[in-house]
Amino acid sequence: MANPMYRQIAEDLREQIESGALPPGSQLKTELELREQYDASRNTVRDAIRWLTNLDLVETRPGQGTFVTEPKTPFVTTLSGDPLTGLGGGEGETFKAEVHAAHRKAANSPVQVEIQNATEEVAARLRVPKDTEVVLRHERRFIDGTPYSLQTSYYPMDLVNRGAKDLQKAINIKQGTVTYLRDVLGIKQVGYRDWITVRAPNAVEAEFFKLPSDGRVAMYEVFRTAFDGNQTPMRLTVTVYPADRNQLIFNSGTVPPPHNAPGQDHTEV
Amino acid sequence: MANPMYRQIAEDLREQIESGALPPGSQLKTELELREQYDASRNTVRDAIRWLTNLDLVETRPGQGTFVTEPKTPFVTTLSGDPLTGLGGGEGETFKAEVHAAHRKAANSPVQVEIQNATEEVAARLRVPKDTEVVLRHERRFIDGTPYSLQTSYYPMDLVNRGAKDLQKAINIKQGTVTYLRDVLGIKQVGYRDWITVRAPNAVEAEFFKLPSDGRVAMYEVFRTAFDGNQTPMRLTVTVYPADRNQLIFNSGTVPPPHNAPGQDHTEV
DNA sequence: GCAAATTTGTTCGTATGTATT
DNA sequence: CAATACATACGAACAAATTTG
Repeated sequence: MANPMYRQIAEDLREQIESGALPPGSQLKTELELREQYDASRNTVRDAIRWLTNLDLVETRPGQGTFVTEPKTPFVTTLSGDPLTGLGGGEGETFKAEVHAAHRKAANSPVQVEIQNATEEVAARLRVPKDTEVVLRHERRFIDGTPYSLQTSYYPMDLVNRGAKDLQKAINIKQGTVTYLRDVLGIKQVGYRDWITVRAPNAVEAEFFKLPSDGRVAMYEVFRTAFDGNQTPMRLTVTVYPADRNQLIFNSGTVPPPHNAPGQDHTEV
Repeated sequence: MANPMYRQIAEDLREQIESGALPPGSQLKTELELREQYDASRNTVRDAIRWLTNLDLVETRPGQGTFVTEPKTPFVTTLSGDPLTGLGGGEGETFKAEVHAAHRKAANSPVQVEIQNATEEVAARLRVPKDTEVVLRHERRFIDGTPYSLQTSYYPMDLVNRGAKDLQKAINIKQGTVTYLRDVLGIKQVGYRDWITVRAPNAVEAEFFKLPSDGRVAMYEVFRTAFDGNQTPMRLTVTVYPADRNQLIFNSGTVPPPHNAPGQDHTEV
């Protein structure tokens, strides 16, 4: 047996999908029909379909059938922005601007504020001792009604105690927190680092983004540490994006606005 | 049935793994033992293990058993670099510098050169007509003997015709192609855009990186388009990194060198 | 080096549950 | 409510990879 039968069936179906014989959205034959067609057992056919499912080529719907996956329209977030005066890409108002420029509809949940003790990870990135009090500002973002990202910013509680009271109010800070902190405390953001990882979604994320709970769809996790003039972290912003509907851009030096790649939807900040 | 039995078994094992009762690298009970323990069939136990496998919590080795996944030491590539005089991060000699600074051993395959007609994707990003001749320069990269990334750069054939003959020689261009193109043709790179996507590995990549062929491990794909003074693309560099062993950093503005996050291995360019 | 034992991988058949039309 | 289609679960047999004696 060179290749197991379920792989051969999967390859055959895959070719039909990639050749266009089975276009996106179309329905595959039922398991029983495929069982006849390939002279295999139903379990073997299901193994083949599971293989294709893991490759994200098809999706099964109980009671309905198996369908060729329809590619999602990716949204492209430009992470590079003005490090000094404003926010980097993907944050606050720049998110809405970027989405509207792509002729799509942006929405976000009300800001949700919490006070917590820093986890080891947050403490390390903010360079404060573990369990230091931090203010969390959490937001959920949607494009055309579909959830696209989750963002949580962490600020040392110290900033609030020194006068930045609005940080712990559950209100949108219109001018942006960067401008707010400069105006109130004279703290200037001089730069930021974006640290990108990819991992499986946790249960909360799978639920919110309506992802299959088996971790098939990966998440980008972007840790943005922003620094003030003393090269001290002034905040940490963690954003998670499902990789099946998001792409990221970072510009360096002088670059023209991008052409849209085929089938992609994008605009610059 | 609130939750299927295989999920309950999976959750039970998952807790043991996450609590540390089953540490990384340790071996799970065999399928037959688990079948006894949970009073289920072997197939149901296998469904549970498959679930954990998809979450990348365990891996199975035929003839040996099932083992708790050992986390890989991620390598962190800093993609932001000097957009003007040198290369961006992750390219050419900066790759070696970055790896050595992390006290690890870098290696790369000899450069492999080809001439092809641009695919639709390459043509769009280089802003040339489809099927325009382009020179490919391809390299494989290793850290401590493990494959970490694959990089292919595309240059319009026009550059070679205008005198940049070394581009189509299968030799390492010591000073870097950016410096070479400036010296020979006076073409200056003034910036670049990095466009990041995440996707399943193709067959070649799965083979090279020794990834499971079911697309469980995602790949970063970074499209770097570099621009000259006329804001015209002068090259396209496509790099793919397996997401299980790579992380990416972009700096914006003035930022200090990073502290190492827990369990991570990193140094700045 | 080889044979046996162990462990996971593949394939089949069957029955029943759950979601959707 | 019935029909259809995928999901879960059991049992069994043999194949392939690896380790052990």
